[in-house]
Amino acid sequence: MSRPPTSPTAFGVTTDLVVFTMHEGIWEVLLVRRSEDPYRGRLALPGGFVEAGEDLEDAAYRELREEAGVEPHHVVLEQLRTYGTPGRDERMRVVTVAWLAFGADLPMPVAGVDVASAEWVPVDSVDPSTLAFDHGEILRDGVERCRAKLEYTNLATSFCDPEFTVAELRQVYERVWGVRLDPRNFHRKVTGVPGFLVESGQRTTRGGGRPAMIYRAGDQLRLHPPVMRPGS
Amino acid sequence: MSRPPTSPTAFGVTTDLVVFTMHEGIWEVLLVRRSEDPYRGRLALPGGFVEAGEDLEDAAYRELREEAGVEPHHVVLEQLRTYGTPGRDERMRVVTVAWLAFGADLPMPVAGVDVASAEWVPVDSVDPSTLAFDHGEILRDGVERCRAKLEYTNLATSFCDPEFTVAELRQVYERVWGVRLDPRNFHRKVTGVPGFLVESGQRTTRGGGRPAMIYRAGDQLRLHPPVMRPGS
DNA sequence: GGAATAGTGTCTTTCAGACAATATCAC
DNA sequence: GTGATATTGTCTGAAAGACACTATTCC
Repeated sequence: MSRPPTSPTAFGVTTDLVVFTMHEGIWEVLLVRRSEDPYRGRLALPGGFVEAGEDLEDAAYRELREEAGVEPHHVVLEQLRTYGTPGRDERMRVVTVAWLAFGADLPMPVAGVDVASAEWVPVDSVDPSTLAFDHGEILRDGVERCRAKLEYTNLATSFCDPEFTVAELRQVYERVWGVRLDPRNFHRKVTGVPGFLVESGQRTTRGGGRPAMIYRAGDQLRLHPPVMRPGS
Repeated sequence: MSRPPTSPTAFGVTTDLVVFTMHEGIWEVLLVRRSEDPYRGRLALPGGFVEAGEDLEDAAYRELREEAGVEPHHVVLEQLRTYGTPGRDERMRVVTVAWLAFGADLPMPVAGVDVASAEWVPVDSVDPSTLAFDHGEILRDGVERCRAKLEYTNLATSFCDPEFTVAELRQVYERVWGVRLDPRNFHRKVTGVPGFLVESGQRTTRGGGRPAMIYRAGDQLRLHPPVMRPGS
């Protein structure tokens, strides 16, 4: 076995997670309060170092479990982007692979070793510029990716329980995009995409109003035609 | 300054490039023939180790210049994805940040230190499973990203010279998607998106047929409505 | 004129958006 | 019944796709 052709620099590699959920109709992101320097006391994204022999995706799932108490089958995980500007971590040269995770009404997180507290924070109430490291930039990218993918994928169903109504699905779009959508057009739209929603045959039993049909996510991952965000 | 809370593993970090161009109407990708083990003699994506103190994007531009002879202002660069499965490089634990680069009729590359030869290869003629490392997977992801971004961004103009005709732009779509598009509908479509194309006032002087208006790319980065790929 | 390519007009269908009307529950 | 929510229907305008037609060049 030959040596690498150049003498490579040693990097630390971390995983940072932008974990989104929908809790009581509020779009929330998981943030941790750092208990160690640097940025002690500041809010940050959950994450940590990738271990030797560990796949990047596995590291993301491990951090999800350790710092957020979230099991893999509760979320959809997707790579966001990699951030590695020199100096982004003053301790050493660190490259971080950021991931997006989406889940329905995820549980309250528990404190971890590096983390004084972990909490769900409404996305709209976060000031990205106050986050540790470059996590504000990562969060902004994650928010934009999330909003964009609602348009042309079934991502919104990841924010819903396995069985959901069209109104619950619509609320995901409304809260993430920060808009109001016409319930009648939205209903016709999403039920009209073949394979996107599957009728369960059940109906809601709930106070006030006609009971709604309960659906499950279908096998259609991409939405054609897409659900368009108002304003282009 | 405190120590990192855990003892991080040391990683090598590399940059790999999926460089696309359009040469004489053929959609091509830049590949290099490896002159060193592992995978000596196999085709691979150009790339190399990120240096100490070097930003990830700067490393991509440096590799572009060193291995492809491409200057930064000739291409549009965009991060694709990061690949870091253990064992993907037998020499050491290596995480690679893959980038997409797009340019119009890029120059013939020159051989580099690790590279016996570099060459433009028609994308359709590449068998991804024959590439070194996991570069086949990276190429497949790059191809799909490129095809998808034609729909809703001005990416296609990156494959054209600064001044181009609608027919040249249409050819980019046709070759990358592998389809035929109706010239008349395509013309009406792209000239109808405000800010996408800017008339230069010039016309082509060329044998056969009515001269075509010459356009420049406008400042509109996103296409609304998108140019749809035939077949959903 | 004929061949070739550029560009416009017209028709049909699909779909988004506005909103009226109907359905089915709790009370 | 009233109030609330779900679901369907109807209309209008925008735009995609098919394709006839006109425009301007070279030969």
